[in-house]
Amino acid sequence: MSDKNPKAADSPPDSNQWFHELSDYLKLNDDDDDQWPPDDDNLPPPPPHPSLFVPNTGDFGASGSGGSATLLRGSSEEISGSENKNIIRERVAFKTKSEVEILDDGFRWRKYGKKMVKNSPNPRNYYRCTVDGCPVKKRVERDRDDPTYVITTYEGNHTHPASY
DNA sequence: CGCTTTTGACCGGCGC
DNA sequence: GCGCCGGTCAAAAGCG
Repeated sequence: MSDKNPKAADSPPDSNQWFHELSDYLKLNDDDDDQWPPDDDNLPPPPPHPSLFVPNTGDFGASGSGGSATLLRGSSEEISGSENKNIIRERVAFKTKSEVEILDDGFRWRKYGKKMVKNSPNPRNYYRCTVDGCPVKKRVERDRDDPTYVITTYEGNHTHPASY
């Protein structure tokens, strides 16, 4: 490929740290989408709603979304800005088989940015919950090896019930 | 009318 | 010190 890779695979293994590059994580487990590494340190919190990935509005039917969501990894990172305030940001990465990245998980999202990642020929979309008080952010990116797969990364907890 | 979306530019952090 | 990347915000336009 023409694109040069200034960054060879030399990234030090972050055992407990969330993978800085999502692609890195995918590369380590690109062959298994049904199984995840032993998360004995932290169990992935309740995922959004795998079943919500399908049923619903006719919009979905036309998209032909598969409906199979695979949890890549769940990590609870505690950001201690103050000694008293411990903000736990839950990160949940999902690999969903879908042709469109606009999967409706039951919440409303407003796209606030699009960026091209060097590790992927596809752009990365940044979504944020439109609900007031919902610091939840969603990152959507297409798989580099499987364009038919969409990587959805949720960050934060919804503080309000789903819109639907 | 309201809301959403799109692009660009900007900033910070980190690495070497 | 400089470069690079990622991430976010802003403004504007279009659409329902």
